[in-house]
Amino acid sequence: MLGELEQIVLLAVLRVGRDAYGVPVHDEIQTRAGRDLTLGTIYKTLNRLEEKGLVLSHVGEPTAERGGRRTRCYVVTAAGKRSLAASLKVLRRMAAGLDVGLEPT
Amino acid sequence: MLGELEQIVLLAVLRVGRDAYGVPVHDEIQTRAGRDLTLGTIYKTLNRLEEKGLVLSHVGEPTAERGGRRTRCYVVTAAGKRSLAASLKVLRRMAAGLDVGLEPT
DNA sequence: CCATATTCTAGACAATGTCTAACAAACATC
DNA sequence: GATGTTTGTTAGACATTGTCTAGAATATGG
Repeated sequence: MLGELEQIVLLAVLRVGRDAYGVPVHDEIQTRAGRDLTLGTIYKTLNRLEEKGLVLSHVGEPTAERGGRRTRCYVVTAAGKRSLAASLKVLRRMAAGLDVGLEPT
Repeated sequence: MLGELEQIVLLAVLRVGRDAYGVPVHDEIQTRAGRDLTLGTIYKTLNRLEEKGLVLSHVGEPTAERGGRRTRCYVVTAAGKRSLAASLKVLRRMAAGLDVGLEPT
């Protein structure tokens, strides 16, 4: 089963799309989910997701920024999408009909 | 932050409504979420949720069944509902626009 | 080359997920 | 009214996930 953070990270990788490496994923989570995590937390989670075959990584080009090492970019695998969909489906089914978490804001 | 199972258990308690003790909660999760957990897992999670003030329990009447000890019935507190709503909102926001399965039915 | 900025890795520890085994209390019955 | 059977709960152990800090690697600019 996917943990809560794993779900969020998978979603963030999907949202970022191309060049989804640590920093953009971290920023997406910070902005969208309002969750203040360290980069280390993101990397650890991405590593674990990769071990489980739910994402795949490849080394990318260095950013054109000031400095820094090569980026490691992630893509969600088919298995990752299936796993994520399954988790979200369970929540949707469990929440269906209850007026919890369905209110906008 | 709520773990994945914690969210599911909270939702199950809400679904069951009156007399939400271990067994019905377990059954609801089994049926609705298709997840095969032991009763021990449910109880442990309920205990932890109570320690965090997200559910409240009271000892209920014994079932009129064959035998059995008194039931401990759970209710989701206001804090529990808030916490749950917050978690689900994050997921909804993260999933919004992606074709991955948390969009309203 | 050396300093510095950026990204990634590793190791530690806390919280959550999960099971098995054991304990407790009601009922039926004899 | 002792006792065994049934149903429900608790406790303890271990695996997985969540999270941080500290440090290593690799670019670029002077």
